[in-house]
Amino acid sequence: MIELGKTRIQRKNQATILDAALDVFSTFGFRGATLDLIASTAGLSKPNLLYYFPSKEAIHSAVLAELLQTWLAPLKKLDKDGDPIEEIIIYVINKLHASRDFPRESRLFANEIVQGAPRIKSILETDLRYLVEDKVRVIDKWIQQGQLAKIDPYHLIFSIWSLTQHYADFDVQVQAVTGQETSFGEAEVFLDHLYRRMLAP
Amino acid sequence: MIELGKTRIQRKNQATILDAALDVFSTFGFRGATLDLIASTAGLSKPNLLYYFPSKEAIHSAVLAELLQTWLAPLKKLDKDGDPIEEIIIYVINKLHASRDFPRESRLFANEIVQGAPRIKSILETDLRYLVEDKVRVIDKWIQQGQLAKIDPYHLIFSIWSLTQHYADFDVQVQAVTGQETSFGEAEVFLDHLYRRMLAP
DNA sequence: AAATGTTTTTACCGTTTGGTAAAATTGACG
DNA sequence: CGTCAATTTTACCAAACGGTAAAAACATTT
Repeated sequence: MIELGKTRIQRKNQATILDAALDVFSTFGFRGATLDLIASTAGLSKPNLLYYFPSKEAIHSAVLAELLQTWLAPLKKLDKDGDPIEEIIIYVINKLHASRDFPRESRLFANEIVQGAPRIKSILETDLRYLVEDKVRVIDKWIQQGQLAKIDPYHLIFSIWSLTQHYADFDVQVQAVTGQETSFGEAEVFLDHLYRRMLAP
Repeated sequence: MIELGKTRIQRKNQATILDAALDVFSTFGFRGATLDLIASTAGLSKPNLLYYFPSKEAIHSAVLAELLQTWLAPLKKLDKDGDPIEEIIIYVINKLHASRDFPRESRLFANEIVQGAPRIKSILETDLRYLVEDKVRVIDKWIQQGQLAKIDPYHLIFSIWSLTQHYADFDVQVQAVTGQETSFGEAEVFLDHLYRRMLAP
């Protein structure tokens, strides 16, 4: 999706810029981020940065495009031929690990959605929607076969997004309330209990 | 908390400004919001707006202070002498209704937390933390008395925040994926099932 | 109606911001 | 080495932004 440049310098600088932009956009949001800050984080001058990307919007789009791949991958892996409860638990844990390992991506995504998703709404309404529809059919079939409790598959998926991304997006609140570094181990135990209990037929 | 002015005009205009500011801040975040936009939303000129509040920061603080009362109220009502599961279910439903009835407040809060809570971190580390500690003790007692399943009370509370606020904060995503207006009725059924199943001793 | 206090408008100001022009520098390669 | 293209720097600009000064308009009280 990201068109990497031809030369070695281009490849290196574009990667550096996207990483710096992820840092800055995820911390300050689109409007709060400045080109100067992204440039200095990347160790470049602002005009130099604009030599690689035509505008602030273009950088933001490039970061979002990269992120969306990482972000939607776990759901794609949900296997209709696997064991229903185990498949869902695996999805939950994968998503939790994604929050732990890619918190910047999660926060940037959250920033975008909370502010009305002006730049990715169309992707949500097409790609994401079709993917979810597909998986909802799988879950519905499992329910009809009596392998899962009778729950709304859409809300099940929303609950997984919500519960796992919370540990990345609201990390500062979790830490403020517990007074400790966020324990993903505890979270894993909790979510395992929650979903096994709730999904048992 | 908000010092309302003495005169009728002051009271009216301050209320109008805070409502407009909630609109704008919750949609664009602190940095994305402009005084001009808040002023025009409130039907005032920018200098007129600054006649009532000394700065953009002051407006933001006033809105946040008002919001925090609304936002933390439901948890305070959790009654140690009530039936454990019913008390928690009531809390969940109250919080869900708060998301339905005050989505702007929820989104402004989310905006603030996702970006590291620079302006309310100290409140989270004191007021919110003590309130949660208090309720965690109550829940722990219920667990020890065998009235609830053995779960981590902190993560239980986080899960409630996460699942309920999701319907306000990520509403645009929920609507994009389902293609419909968010159904809080469905959400209520789902969350009722989830928490009864997971909390049963 | 005069006098006083309150509210609103007009006209600004300095800074920050996204972005550009063009020259200077560096790298690739025969 | 010399040449041409790729990269970086310097010096800017116009618009947007938060905020101010001061005068004009309005309300209230006596």
